[in-house]
Amino acid sequence: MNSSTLMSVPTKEQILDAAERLITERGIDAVSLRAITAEANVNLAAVHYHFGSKEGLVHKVFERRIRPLNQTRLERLAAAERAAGEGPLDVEVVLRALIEPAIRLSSEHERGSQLMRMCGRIYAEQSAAVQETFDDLFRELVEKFRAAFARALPGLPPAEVAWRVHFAVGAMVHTLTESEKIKRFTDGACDTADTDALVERIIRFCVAGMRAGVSEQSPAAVAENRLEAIQ
Amino acid sequence: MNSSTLMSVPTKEQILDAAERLITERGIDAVSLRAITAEANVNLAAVHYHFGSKEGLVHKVFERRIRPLNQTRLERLAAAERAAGEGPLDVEVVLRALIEPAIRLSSEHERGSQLMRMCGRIYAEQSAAVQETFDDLFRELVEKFRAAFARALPGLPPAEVAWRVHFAVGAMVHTLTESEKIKRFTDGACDTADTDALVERIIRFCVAGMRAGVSEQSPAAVAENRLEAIQ
DNA sequence: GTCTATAAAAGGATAGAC
DNA sequence: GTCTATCCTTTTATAGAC
Repeated sequence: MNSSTLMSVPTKEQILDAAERLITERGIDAVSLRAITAEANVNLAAVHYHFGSKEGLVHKVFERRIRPLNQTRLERLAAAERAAGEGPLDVEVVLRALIEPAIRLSSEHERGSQLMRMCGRIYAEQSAAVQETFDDLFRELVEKFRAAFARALPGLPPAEVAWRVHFAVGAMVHTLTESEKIKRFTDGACDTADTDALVERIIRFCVAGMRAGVSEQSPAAVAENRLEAIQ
Repeated sequence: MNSSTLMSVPTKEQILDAAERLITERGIDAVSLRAITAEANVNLAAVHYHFGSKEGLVHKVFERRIRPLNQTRLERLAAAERAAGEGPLDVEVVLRALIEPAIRLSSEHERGSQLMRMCGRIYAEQSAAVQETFDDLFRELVEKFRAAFARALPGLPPAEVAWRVHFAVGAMVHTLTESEKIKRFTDGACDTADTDALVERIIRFCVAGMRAGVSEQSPAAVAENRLEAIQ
């Protein structure tokens, strides 16, 4: 109940938007509060009034995007588990619940691929403050998905499942953060613009990796996964 | 031909060692030259004498480790191509040439897992200076391996191959940089100490991902890849 | 809630003696 | 090659007027 009912955008949001934009482009340490407040057209002191410190601001920047994203993931996982009932849980469905919201959110969001890089960045940042934010935002997600993958791959030892999830997350994070690299190195032949195709590509890769050596694929699934599906 | 013949370790090496250690732990921006020279027990001005600037130092820190690493990778790839002659090139062999030296180097190197994280870090850093260093060190590697993978997977469109390499590199980089996360989240059940097992795990995952939907696996290879190989 | 002004610290870099 | 001393810039953070 503030006085901004008729204002365009509240200062707090302007700061968050500017910080998100700059941190996404340059990283946390490389962006000063002066750069953020200049970009947001607000006063330097406003940051400390609204967020207490740079650390507090950074925490909110990540939290604002990642909490709803992980909420979506958990809801999709819960829906998949309800649908499966007591029966088997499909690896691909679990993988999609984890990966698809992150990649797809970028094409729905107005700032495009920026958000994709944001979500990946927090995984790569190393400062103690960001680590705490990370643990806070991801612990529940990691535990529930690890359990789901273990259920979907009963033929594998739990440690092997955890490692494979680690590899799949690596593929996803790398895609979220470093996709301008693949564009550059392939002279534009690979682009992230076609979100649908990208989602199918990464899911296909990770499903195969998760199932490696596990003979539970039905012959139908194997056939469906063949070359005609690749463009 | 300097005067350090009888000295323990030349100043230049001490600075590089200290910088590598600290940058690995905290990242480039978070580490000051004062912290580096204190760790190395040398004078602050020595950095500018030997490397010109912080940027010059950082470049050398990465170059010192990554150039020989990539040299090893290219030699293994060349050997594989010689062995293949005019015949088909095996995806797994190419993948091993790319991934195994990076992961294995860590257990041979005295500072253990630090180097692993170093090699991955440069891929995630975003400053313009590091980007140039990256392009300088990786362009040849990327091009030769992409061509080799395309040859090993003739059934796939080149863009699809490039994407899959991107995903595999993501799994590798993530393993090099973030493996303390999996240790933490699994309460130690997953550890990076067993290098042999880790290499086999990640290779198995990536081979399956690279080959997804490609029916070129010989039945023997499929059988060999089954569950009995997983511990 | 927003602003100015300023504190207080830390950073990279360099000059010049030895 | 190495050291001390110092310059200059930038940074986060805060006090206090409005």
